[in-house]
Formats: sequence, C-alpha cells, structure tokens
Amino acid sequence: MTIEEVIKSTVKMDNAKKVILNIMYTQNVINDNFSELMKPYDLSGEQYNVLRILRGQKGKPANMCVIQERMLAKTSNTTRLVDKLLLKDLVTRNVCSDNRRKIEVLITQKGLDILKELDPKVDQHEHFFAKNISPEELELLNYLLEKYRTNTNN
Amino acid sequence: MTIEEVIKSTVKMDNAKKVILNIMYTQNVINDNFSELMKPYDLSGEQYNVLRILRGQKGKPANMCVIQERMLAKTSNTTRLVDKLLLKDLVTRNVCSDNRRKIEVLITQKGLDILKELDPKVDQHEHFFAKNISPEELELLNYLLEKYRTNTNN
DNA sequence: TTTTTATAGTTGTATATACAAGTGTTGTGT
DNA sequence: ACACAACACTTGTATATACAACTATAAAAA
Repeated sequence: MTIEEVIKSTVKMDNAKKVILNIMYTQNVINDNFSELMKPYDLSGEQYNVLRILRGQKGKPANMCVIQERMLAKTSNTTRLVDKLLLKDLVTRNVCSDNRRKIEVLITQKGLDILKELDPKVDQHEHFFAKNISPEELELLNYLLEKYRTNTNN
Repeated sequence: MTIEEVIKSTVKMDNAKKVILNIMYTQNVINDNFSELMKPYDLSGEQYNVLRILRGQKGKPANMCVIQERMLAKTSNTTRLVDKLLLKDLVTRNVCSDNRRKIEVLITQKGLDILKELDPKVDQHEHFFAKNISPEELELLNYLLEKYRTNTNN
C-alpha cells in the first residue's frame, strides 16, 4: 500500500512530501503494533523503553537525566514515567548520597523478569517488519534514514 | 549521527532493531521541527492535517469519517480536532440534510488563507530534510518504507 | 562568606491521544 | 409497522505529552 493509498490522496505529491508522510505513517504502524504487544503487560512503549535502558545499566543506577538522554522522545517526562514503574514495583528510586540533587533509579528483579519474558516478543515484533525486505535493503534503509535526518547544510 | 549515538547505546543492535529505532527517532525529529513551524499559527500538526484534507476537497464538504480515513493517525479524535478548528473559525460544521447522522465540515476563507501562508513554509520544511539525500535516494527511501511496512507473509 | 548561577528533578496546567460507552439516525428483516 | 442491527458521530475517562514554573542542591563568583 503506497502512502497515497493510505491517505487516499488524489493529488500528486513530490517525493520530499511522500517521505515525510511515509515516515510518519510507518511510525504509527510500528507503534500501534508495539502497543498491542505491551498491552497484556500493562506497559506503554515509553515505559518499556525506560526499563530497557535500566537493564542496559547492568546494575549501575541511572539518574533521571541519563534516562532522558537515552530515550527516543527527548521530551518525555521521565519523573512521571518512573513514577508509573515504581507503582508497579518494576524499579526503585533513591536520592543519590554523593549529590543529593540526583536520583538513582534501578530496575528490580520483577522488572528484569518482565523484560526477559518480553524479549522474544519484542524480537519477533522487530523482525515482523524487517522480513518484508532483504538484509541488504534493511541496511540501506538504516543508512538512508540516518543520512536523511542529519542536516549537513542548513 | 547514528541511532546508536542518539540513544547512547553501548551494546550492538541488529539491523531490524536499528530500523525500528531509526524510524521512531526520525519521526520525532520531523515532528518536533514541524510543531515548531506550526506554533506561531497556534496549530497542532494534526489540526494542520485536517485543514489540508479539507482544502483537498475543493469546496466539497467532508464528513467526519472521510477526514478520519485520510489522516495518518487513524485513531485521532476527529470530533475534537474539528472542535478546535471551529473555535478558531477555520472550519464550519453542519449536519448533513441528506443523512442527519453525517456532519459536513468545510474549510473557511480564513482557513484557506492560513494554509496559503503556510504552504511555502511546509514546503521548505519538507525539503529541509529531503535535500540531505539525492533524488534517487529519496525515491528509494519511499520504496523501502512502503515495502517495509507492507506485510506480505504473516 | 554571601550571592549568583547552574544543575537535577518535580509539579502544574493545558492539550492530545486511546479506548470504551453513549446518542441519535438510518437501513434491514420480519 | 416494528424490532433490531449498523452507522456516524460524540462524550467520558484515564493516560500521555508539551511546556513552563518551581524547589532543592551544588558549584562558581564576588
């Protein structure tokens, strides 16, 4: 299904516009799919993302700003995301004794268990779309997206 | 900037995961950029989108469900989006006399004027990213994104 | 030492989104 | 004609996001 078909466009669009719409729409499709995956675990996509970041710390606590800068959506409200995870006992939160402005967030065993359970499903989700194109095309797509968004001129 | 750099990932990711993150992140970048563009006009991206759809009707009124199916985010609440536009006198809304379940939404002159003013800026926004890659790559990117999200197998 | 500035995080508010339930209208089957 | 299902849209509610103002702590400057 082309992007014109998706939005039932009658007028011809140039490729610059089509790429924008294609990226926006593809993100919607991926996101809907992922949310569906997370629903049984009562996690939002961003909540999952925070857990994933915390696991990546390998036992080392993460401050709020460390979490923030590793998230895709740089404007997410980390405080409230962590609040939600705290309520579900998936993380712990403590004031850092070295610098009392900072907060140390750690993933709990329960959090790790959920991630472990989710791992194969997330993997499957990623490959569900990836298998539509060849490995070479997949690599090319990454290359093009990175090049596309990286503004060299002005 | 590669997606690994963006999220400061230390572990190696496979291309399937990278593509997902690249699409999500690129959409964020585009969206932030676009929101910034719309801000002086007090329009959200989705509100702009509705106006654009209405202009595309060329004077023919659009029902709620017609608007809905032409939007990128299929879950948007069209009623409330139109409400917002109505408050700003950018659209009109009337019950359809043929089928009183239906609503006829039309863009006003004021709405058309704003779109006209926005046209060059939106165009510029689209080309801001597009010019990072060649026309051939742009076309390839469209092709790959459409192929990527269209699930043929299962 | 006191003031100022910067940092780290939280909270308030307004808006947006997701999802389900509700309302009124039209079409269909009996 | 009547009951019932389908349709088109709206509303309620809970959650998420965006952005700015605020609090507390630490570092730097005067």
